[in-house]
Amino acid sequence: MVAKKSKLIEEDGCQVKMVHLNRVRQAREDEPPSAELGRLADLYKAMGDPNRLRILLALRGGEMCVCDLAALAGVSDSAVSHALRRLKDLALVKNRRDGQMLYYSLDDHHVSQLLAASLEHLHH
Amino acid sequence: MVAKKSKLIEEDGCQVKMVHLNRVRQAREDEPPSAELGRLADLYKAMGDPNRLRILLALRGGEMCVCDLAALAGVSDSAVSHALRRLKDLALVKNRRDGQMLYYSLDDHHVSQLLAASLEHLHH
DNA sequence: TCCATACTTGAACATATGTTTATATATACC
DNA sequence: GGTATATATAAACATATGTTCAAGTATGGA
Repeated sequence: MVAKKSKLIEEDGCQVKMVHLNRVRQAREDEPPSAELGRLADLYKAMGDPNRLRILLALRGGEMCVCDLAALAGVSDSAVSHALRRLKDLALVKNRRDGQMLYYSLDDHHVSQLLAASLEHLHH
Repeated sequence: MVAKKSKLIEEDGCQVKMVHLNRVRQAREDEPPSAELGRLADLYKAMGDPNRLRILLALRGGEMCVCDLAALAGVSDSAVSHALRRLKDLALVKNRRDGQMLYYSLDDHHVSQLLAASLEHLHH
């Protein structure tokens, strides 16, 4: 790094303070498209709720029905159903009907791999 | 899966509806300790904000100072500073002072690996 | 010592979020 | 058909969250 003083740069009609112009340019180029960044943020946000995360972790061991997940998490069926809908919208889980019950499971292997990677990170 | 009818089980003084008792038991055994689950949720929650995520992704390319990150994300220095503090508390980033400026960078390799794994997940 | 720069911090405020409650749907069984 | 079970959904509410604004700290230079 060389620059020592910030410069005011004209951007989108307003002045922006910036020190390392080239570094910022590079970061902008390397940045994923904004839609992708948004989807990634949504993914993390969904996993950032303890109950939803508990559900995902539990499903690593195989499919479970709604009321079992409710019993596991210690919350109402309704709360779990809301959580599952969100996870399903993000393609983190899928379900299968058997009679009156819906069995939920992780949508694909990537999800459990992601969880495994994160748990490993926790253990430094 | 065999069970077809739910049973009311006494738990912690209240009745819980549950179908597959053994499956729930197994999920409970496999569950990480609650403190760890909480930390993991906090980690995801922190990464679930578009601006904080943008910062983390940008830092994959090397250290950056606060005002450059502000310019990149298009928010105020203050907002970035708040974001960075949170990321620092979670040991996702660290900083180094050089004169008046603080240069932030990813705390260790695990962080960029985690981001890489997630981006890969997005591309199915 | 005084001022400018780079960044941090705390309070305030508007928005987002998760859970509850009540109602609705879908399937099974009689 | 009628009732019970399993789950879904919508509105409402209380809490959590992120940004802004204003003031504070730290470093560097005149």
